Amino acid sequence: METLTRKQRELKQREADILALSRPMLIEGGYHGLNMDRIAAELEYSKGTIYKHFSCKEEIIIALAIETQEKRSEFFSRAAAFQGSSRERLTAIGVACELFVRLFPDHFAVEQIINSRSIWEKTSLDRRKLMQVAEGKCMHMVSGIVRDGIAHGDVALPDGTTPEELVFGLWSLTFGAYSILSTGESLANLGVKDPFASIRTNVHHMLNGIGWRPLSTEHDYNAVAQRISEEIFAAEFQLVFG
Amino acid sequence: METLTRKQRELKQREADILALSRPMLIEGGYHGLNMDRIAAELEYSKGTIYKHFSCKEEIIIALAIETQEKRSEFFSRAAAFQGSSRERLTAIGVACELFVRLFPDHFAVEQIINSRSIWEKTSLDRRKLMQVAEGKCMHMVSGIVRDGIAHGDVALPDGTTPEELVFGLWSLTFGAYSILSTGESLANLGVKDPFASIRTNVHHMLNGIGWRPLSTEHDYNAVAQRISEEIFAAEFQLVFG
DNA sequence: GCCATGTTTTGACAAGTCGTCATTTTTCGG
DNA sequence: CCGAAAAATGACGACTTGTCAAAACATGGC
Repeated sequence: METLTRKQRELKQREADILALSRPMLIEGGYHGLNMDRIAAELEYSKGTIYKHFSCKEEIIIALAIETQEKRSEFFSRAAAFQGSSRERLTAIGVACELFVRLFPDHFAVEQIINSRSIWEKTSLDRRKLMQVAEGKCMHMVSGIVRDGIAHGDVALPDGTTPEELVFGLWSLTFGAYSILSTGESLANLGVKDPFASIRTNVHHMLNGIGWRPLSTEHDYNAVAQRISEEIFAAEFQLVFG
Repeated sequence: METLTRKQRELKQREADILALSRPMLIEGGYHGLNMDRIAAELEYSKGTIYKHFSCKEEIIIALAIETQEKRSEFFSRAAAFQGSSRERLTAIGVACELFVRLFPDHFAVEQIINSRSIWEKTSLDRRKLMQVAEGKCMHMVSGIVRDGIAHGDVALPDGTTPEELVFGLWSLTFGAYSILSTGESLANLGVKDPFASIRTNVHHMLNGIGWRPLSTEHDYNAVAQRISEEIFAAEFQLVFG
């Protein structure tokens, strides 16, 4: 029993080592920066051993993406627990999102890489399932807040609109913005001096447009966001803005 | 003169041939599907000749992306010329966008591929400039409509907000949505049955939120979109929905 | 301590790709 | 038809990925 567990722990540890080494490699040089020979050399294992853990490069990448999604889940779950109105709790999710990309730009970069058909297609079904579960967890936390808001009478969706469709909009807006942001050096030249502020503003437009009370014109969500940062993400906030 | 022009035309033609062959290769197998040896073999030129035109794979990719952006520009410029209120003209841009991705999913796929740091970085400054110019052209057409709307009193931006920041929001929302859409098979399971309709709705929420008159609750923009499809994009509309 | 058996690790190898560049072929004015 | 300049060629070096037969190692019975 004890020996078996030890062996398994060793395997687990090695897997973690591989991933820990892989992440900076992948960030640094994209798909090509991730080099199986180099991983083997630097960890002083043979290539065959690395391939015992991950049957191809893509499997390492999706494993990294799953780690990322889990870390994000953790942020989201802390945010969703914020005590406040439904829209304040959604604001908390927004804070979590922004803090997450600012604190771990690497994690977001991995998400963009896995978001490519030709890479995604080479991953195993097992890990794809894991990934979808992790993604669903985030989505459900947010749509849960939307449902709470509806139940509480803070917001009413137009006929035939599901909470998920609204969440899809928020998700698209933030994901798209971060994507553009992470590659487009040209945004500043084009007249967007503070992209993160822009994103927040645009999210508020969207929520105001759907009539989620209290509107951002009736309530100071900036102050709320400040409080959320201090109360829930104190340490992380320090790291980014300290 | 005549001979020089003929030679140049031949070069131009060959370049076009390379790109035409490259596009499906790139779409089919992503970055790896694009194979310089195969391009040379299929066009019956030597590899060296291919490399005379494009100094590396990434240069082919960005050239394809520039073609894409120019095609989109063309769609946008037709849309922007629609006769109607400022928000109706913006609706026309939305129609152009949607039609564009539905008609040419390949083009959008190329945009996603070039939107990766490790590929972008290997491209030449010359082509990067071209790309940014083409991107700027689209952006300016849209921000022009926003300015028209402001001048006409249809919409007022909050203090300190530039038209570009609003356009950034619209761009993020649509780009993000199409990105998620193009890789996530899971959207349907998550409760978003008609993603394109969702995108349109979410855009309207955003514009309503900023108070762009007439609001989508006061005016039937679906009917307008229908008219735009028929008047401006008749042929394209036929192809997608016929 | 020692052998037999099953498991893990190893690294040489096959297959494939990119980008180069010395050599060959083509072009074209005189 | 010649000879110089321009263009095209493809063998080559350097590097990757993923495989697999062989070697090293662990384990348990005696």
